[in-house]
Amino acid sequence: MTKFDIAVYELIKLIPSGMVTTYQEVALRLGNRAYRAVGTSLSKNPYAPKVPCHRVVKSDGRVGGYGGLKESEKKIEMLRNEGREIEDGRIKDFERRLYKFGN
DNA sequence: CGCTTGACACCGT
DNA sequence: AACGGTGCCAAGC
Repeated sequence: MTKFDIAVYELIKLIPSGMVTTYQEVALRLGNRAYRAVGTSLSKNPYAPKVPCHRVVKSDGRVGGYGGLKESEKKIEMLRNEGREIEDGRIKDFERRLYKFGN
C-alpha cells in the first residue's frame, strides 16, 4: 500500500454510480501518465466495493480487467446492474457516460 | 541500482 | 479493422 495507491482509491471513490471513468483519466488527474500503474494499484484493491473499481475502464470504451484478470464477466454484470449497456465487451454510449475529474 | 511486469495508451503498418 | 511495437510509471525482486 503506497501513497499512489491511496490517491488512486480516493479518486475512484468519487465516481458516481452509473458513471465510468478511464485509467487514463485517473492518471491525468494525478498529474502524470501512469495509467499502467493505476491498473496495477486497482489489481490489488483491498477495498472493493467501497472503491468501485469496476467503474474504471479503458480509454476506448472497452471494459478491461477486473479481479486480477484481463477479462471478467463479473465486471460487466456489475456495470449492467448500474444501467450500462455492454456489447461485446464494449460500453454503449461510452463517451456520454464518461466521468471526468475536474482539476 | 537495474530489469521485468502489468486491470493501459498510442502510433505505425 | 487487426496487430505489433513502443512509451508510460510504480512495484517487486
